[in-house]
Amino acid sequence: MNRYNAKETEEKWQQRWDAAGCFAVKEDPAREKYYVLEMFPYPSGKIHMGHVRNYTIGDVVARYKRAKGFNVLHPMGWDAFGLPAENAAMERGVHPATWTYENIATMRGQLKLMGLSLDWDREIATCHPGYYAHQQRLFVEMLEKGLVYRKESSVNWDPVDQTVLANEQVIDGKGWRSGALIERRKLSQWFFKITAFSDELLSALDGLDRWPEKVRLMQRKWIGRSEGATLRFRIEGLGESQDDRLTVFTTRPDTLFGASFCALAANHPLAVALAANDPSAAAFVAECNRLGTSEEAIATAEKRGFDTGLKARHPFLPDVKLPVYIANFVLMEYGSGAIFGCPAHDQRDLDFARKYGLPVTPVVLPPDADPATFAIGDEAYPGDDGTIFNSGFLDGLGVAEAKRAAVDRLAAQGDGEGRVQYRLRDWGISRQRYWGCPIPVVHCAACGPQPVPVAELPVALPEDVGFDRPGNPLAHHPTWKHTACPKCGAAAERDTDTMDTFVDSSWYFARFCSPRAATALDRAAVDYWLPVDQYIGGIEHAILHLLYARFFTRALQEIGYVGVAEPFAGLFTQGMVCHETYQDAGGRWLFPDDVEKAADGSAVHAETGAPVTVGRVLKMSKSKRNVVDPEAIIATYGADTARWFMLSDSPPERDMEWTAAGVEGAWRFSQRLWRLVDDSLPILPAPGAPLPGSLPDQLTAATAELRRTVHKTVAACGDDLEQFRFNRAVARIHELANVLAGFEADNAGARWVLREGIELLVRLLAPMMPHLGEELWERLGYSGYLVDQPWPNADAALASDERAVLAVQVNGKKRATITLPVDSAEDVARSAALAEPAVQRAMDGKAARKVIVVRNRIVNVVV
RNA sequence: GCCCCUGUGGCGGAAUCGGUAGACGCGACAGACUCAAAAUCUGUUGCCCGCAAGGGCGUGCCUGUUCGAGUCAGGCCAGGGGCACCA
Repeated sequence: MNRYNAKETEEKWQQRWDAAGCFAVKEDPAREKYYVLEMFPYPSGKIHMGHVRNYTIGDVVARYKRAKGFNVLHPMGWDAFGLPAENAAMERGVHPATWTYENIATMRGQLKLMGLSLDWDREIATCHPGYYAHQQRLFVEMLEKGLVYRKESSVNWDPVDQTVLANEQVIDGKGWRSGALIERRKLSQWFFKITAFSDELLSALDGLDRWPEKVRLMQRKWIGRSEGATLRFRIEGLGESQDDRLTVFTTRPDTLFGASFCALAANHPLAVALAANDPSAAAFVAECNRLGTSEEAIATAEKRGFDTGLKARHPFLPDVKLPVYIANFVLMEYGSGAIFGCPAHDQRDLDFARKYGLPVTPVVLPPDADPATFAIGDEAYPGDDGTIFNSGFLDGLGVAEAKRAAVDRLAAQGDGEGRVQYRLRDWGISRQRYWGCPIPVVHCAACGPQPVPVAELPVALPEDVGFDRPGNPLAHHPTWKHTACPKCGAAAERDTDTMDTFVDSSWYFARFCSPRAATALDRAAVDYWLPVDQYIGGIEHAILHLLYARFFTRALQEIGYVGVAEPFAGLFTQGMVCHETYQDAGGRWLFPDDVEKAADGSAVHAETGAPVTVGRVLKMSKSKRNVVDPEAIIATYGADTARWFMLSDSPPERDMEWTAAGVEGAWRFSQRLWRLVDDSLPILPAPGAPLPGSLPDQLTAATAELRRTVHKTVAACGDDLEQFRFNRAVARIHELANVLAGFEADNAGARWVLREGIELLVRLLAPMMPHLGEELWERLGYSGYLVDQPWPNADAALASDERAVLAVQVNGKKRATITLPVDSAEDVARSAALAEPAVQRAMDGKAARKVIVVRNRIVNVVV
């Protein structure tokens, strides 16, 4: 028997699509565009199943939209700068560029095996000077616009590797590579002014209605808008020359009468000044700085303070003087780095007040509480429901009114004003790394930091660098950093930092519109293609990448490069690919390939026969070895099978489990489809043959029924693909294939309808199993590409039912079903239902009190 | 601690508006073909009682709304995720 040879066939069609340039696109104002983009991969070495899922989903969308007549842009590139390349350089002595480009070559080859409908002519790699030169130009222009600035900030410094680490790279206060104790260090760094767009980035989320609510929520929280007030306390006890005003931010100006202390962050300027003259203050500040920045360290640290001896005058109560502490729980990065504490209405302040014996005065009376007896025990009352008391002119007001009244009074006194505070902080992009985009700035002793003139861009990475000593190779390079100041011509040094790689991925989607343009972006091209209509990737980028890209697009808009503020009109976040885990008796993780599973679920080592513990289903990861190599799967079963399994069963937004049985199932189905066409071919009419003149006469009930199923499936399948319900589309195609395979075409009309059904099935299949689709299309006698076939339209008249099956309930319990002509009148349904013996039995001789009829669905008899 | 999401057969999941729960697939079982196996095909497959006809139960748990609840409301429980001295 003939069998489908996936390997040969897939290769054949990939070559033909390539030769015909099927997926190369250009701007065409006459046609509606659709831009599909999957998050571009980091060239880590080989593609993994997560990539396969991501790019399968994207490819289905791209092919479907293409069939729907859109001018589809579907590009691919490489997020090619980053730390792993430098690690490879250190471990294996291979140059980061070599390592990266070799990986790109490997992975490009693997992606091509998947048969993705990509316009490969637009391929870009962020590590290529042809990309990062433009990024440097954008940096310079943003610098000129004031969207980039330089400031001192404290960073995680690894003293062994001599580099700055991201928060994620600090584990238990130690560097993830070196294991060295991380220090807080002040460094001058470049920052993107993302906070200039805080409000816009927040409010525009409301308009992103094709984004998952979850991602929008996470971004809202991350931006963290809170309304409150700044107020200024007069400080007593300071030296003559010092500013005697302490600015604090609060969201609860209504509780000001309950204030019992002020607290400063350890690195607040005032705290630093005090520490300079007071050894015990200095010791406390140093201790706070040593405290790790990890979440655990913060959560478990005891609230501690150092009494500075200073006093803050209460703005509303001239006689009240609040002690000023330096406290370990106040953050310099948020608000003004100083707070007032109201212990009765903030748990943290309460803990602090109890520890240091400070007064606790309730000022918000919860509803139903008695003002004479209400007291705070171990728990603060942080609620905003209640009435203000013990608060002078605020007494009797609700919390909201009291906030307003307090702010008004502060403003009138010149002691404060209403203020909106964001959690979002500016984006520090300086990295002490080699394998990144050099920051195009020259530091001159006389002129300060100067942008590199545009004509001199790119500032190219030197190739002759060594990785044999810790620290930044760019800083160690003998000559690279030495240059002349662009302004005064004196000897000066280049900035040896490179940009955070998130910068690279903040505008690549725009570069894809005109990947070879001499400028960063060709305005006509971006105006045509942007925004990305459908962006697809992992939820792990919900905040950083997606927020940075949104910021960057706004910045590009401001400097005139693009006409849109939002880069991604639609976002889809796919789930992870998981697999069972296996461990041997010694606890060592085993690859699925090394494990043989028995029917009862137990497993043994394939070679040794030693027992293997089958563990939980977890995200595929190298460390747990629960990985399956996509290339091996494609080599065995073909890309279509891998794609089909990826789309079956689990909805795309959910995590899925990769199983050998599942792949086998997908493989069997592809063979089944092939057989369906192969077996039917001898009896099918010629392609494009007209409907037999006598068709209506030959339409037996079974043929009409088949036709109905076919057209229903076409309609439903399109809906499913529109809504990313690929698993349902897969199920419907299964159903249709089952029906077609079981159909006895015993006359000319039936054979014509069978061909129609098979052809439509193949066209529905095309976005998901494109190679098999093309092969079947060719076998059905067509010479053009299936890829060029439009998406089929269902004939609504043919898809409509003639009869409806209604459930009949008695008191809500199903007792029978009745089949009626579709849209039968209520009384017809009622009498048919009441005539059912099972219904009669259930009614037990009682009369129907009420009969509810829902057209084409149900009859409920109430007795 | 706060916020969000998810709980449906042995498993992945389906059920558009509150209207026949379990589509489709996997697995399992039985049968056909075969010397045998693989492949393929056919049938069965939520649980319980029953030879059967039939009946009862059933969408994490408890209440409620409704003629009718997987779906809506309130209260719990479990799992997953995000944020977290944010003033």
